[in-house]
Amino acid sequence: MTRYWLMKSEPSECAIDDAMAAPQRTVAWTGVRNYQARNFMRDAMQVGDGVLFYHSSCCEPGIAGIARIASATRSDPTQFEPQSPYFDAASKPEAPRWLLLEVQAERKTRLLPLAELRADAALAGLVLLRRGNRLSITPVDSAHWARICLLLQVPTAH
DNA sequence: GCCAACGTTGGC
DNA sequence: GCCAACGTTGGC
Repeated sequence: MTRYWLMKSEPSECAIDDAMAAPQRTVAWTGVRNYQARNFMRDAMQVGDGVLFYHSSCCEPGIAGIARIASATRSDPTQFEPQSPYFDAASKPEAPRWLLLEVQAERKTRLLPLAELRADAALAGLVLLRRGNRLSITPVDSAHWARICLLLQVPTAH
């Protein structure tokens, strides 16, 4: 079972600083609208799993912090909010299509840029780096997790 | 703004 | 179930 994940967040919506400033440093991970990512949350992600907090769609894409999964999944309320960009008219409250879980920030790190990840031979095979990858949640194996912790100079045991 | 790559939709 | 058209992601 995978124990480590990389989760993308647009810093304009929720940056690592926002997560660190939230109550209990915990944020609800709203807005996942991809079935594969949803299924990771529903079927594989467990409380306590390590998370690489990744900034995407911004001027400096890269890993910005370490977090952990802090809850099981529940219905994502934004799917039922017509004014939300994440509104899904086809989803019914009695059968919610989209889920969220809570993510607790552990620490902010230096920004580890995408280019540095790509340049590191030890990170070959990281799902994030696969050609054409767009998934907002990807698994990270323990060797890659350890390597990234080393690059960030943080303890592997988070 | 470009565009490659991928996901979703909908007609058949 | 196929697949063309369209929409989205996300780095550059």
